[in-house]
Amino acid sequence: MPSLRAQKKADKNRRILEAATTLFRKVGYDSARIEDIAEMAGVSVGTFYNYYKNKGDMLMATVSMEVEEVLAAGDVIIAKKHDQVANALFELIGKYYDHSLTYLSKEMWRTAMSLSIAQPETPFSKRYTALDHRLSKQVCDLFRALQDRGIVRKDVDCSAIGELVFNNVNMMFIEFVKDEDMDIDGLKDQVARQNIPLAHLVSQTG
Amino acid sequence: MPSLRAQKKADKNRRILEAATTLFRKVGYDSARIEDIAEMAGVSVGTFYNYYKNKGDMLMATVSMEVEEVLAAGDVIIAKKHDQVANALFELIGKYYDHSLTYLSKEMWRTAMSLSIAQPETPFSKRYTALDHRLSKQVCDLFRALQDRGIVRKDVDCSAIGELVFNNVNMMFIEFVKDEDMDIDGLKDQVARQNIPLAHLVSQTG
DNA sequence: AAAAAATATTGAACGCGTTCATTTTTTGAG
DNA sequence: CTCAAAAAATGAACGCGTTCAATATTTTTT
Repeated sequence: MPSLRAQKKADKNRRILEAATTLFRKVGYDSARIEDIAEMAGVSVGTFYNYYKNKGDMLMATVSMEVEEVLAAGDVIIAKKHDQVANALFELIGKYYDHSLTYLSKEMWRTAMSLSIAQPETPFSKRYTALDHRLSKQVCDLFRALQDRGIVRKDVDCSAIGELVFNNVNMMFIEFVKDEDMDIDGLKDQVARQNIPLAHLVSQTG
Repeated sequence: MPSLRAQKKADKNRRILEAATTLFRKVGYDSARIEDIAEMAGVSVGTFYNYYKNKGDMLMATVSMEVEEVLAAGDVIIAKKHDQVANALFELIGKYYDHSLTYLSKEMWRTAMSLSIAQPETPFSKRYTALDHRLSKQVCDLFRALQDRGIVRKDVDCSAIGELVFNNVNMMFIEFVKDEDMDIDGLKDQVARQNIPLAHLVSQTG
């Protein structure tokens, strides 16, 4: 049985998260003041800080949800029986990119990335970095799966190539969120262009 | 003949820049307050803002100097007659990394990168991004030079591979500055591991 | 050389994220 | 039901980057 205290806590937590994400999307992260979030949630500023360590922490809940979902979708893609490296790779990368704006705006992504670089010792940054590493590992896993099925050359170091590809995917995503004019199709086209030669080189009997 | 006004201006500009870089290195970027920088430079806070748009702008002078020097050194490396892709590539990348801490600390790099992502419409970010693109282009140029000399396979898209490699180099550098315990040799080792298979794949008669 | 115009300096004030001493609410023991 | 201890809520105050109206200095004009 949840105590009165626990009930109120859960309720406030939900109200604060809801108010924050609503405001972030409506007026942007920077313009959403803690005072406004607190007011919309019906609590005081101090209470906000009782529930969240700081403003940036509010983002991590969303980023985390986003990446967890895309990781699950990625596992499904890896399990498919692709017969070409390029097809498999672009399906995985495409899923990453297509999903990226489901919960987060470009500005929210920029803020999250910016925070994770600026203050690497914070829990925020550590969680963000951990998610990045799981994504990187997933790309490696794709190459390994393709290698096991004889699609990728046996002599290819899947970790090396996977990390290389993921870091490029990630860097291009940074460029994407930095440029409000760039759309996801443009992003995919560029990344495809960069990876086609690589896909060709690592393909069996390529 | 410099007027009295121009003299004073140049002098103050120098004193502010000197005070800022000294303090950034001594106490770190975040802990160096504008008030302190202004005091050390013998001007008021308002005057600081007369010379520099904001705190972040102080970094760009340093970042710019750093990257310009490394670009020049890179051109010299490209002009060399390497006979192996891996050697040439690692010499260029190694130069980037070795030079990186000459003027900037890891914290300063983190701040610069963080700012360039968080506020992409600012002059700061635009300058930073432009420098990044010149570095990326230089890596492409290396592959092209090697291709012209018959070291890299003729059918390789040098822009694609160059961008892929540079984006990985850049992403790994972000990991490096995020981790105070990581040293440049560790960084080089990881990047070498990631790129060796690629170097092998693109090599003529590889 | 004095007055007017142009330019530069100044520091108090502002905005906003964050902190913390105080007050209020909830809990469980007697 | 009472009350003391624990937990939670509060909002005024703080720190620091940034702005701006007022003041001071330099240059130009007459």
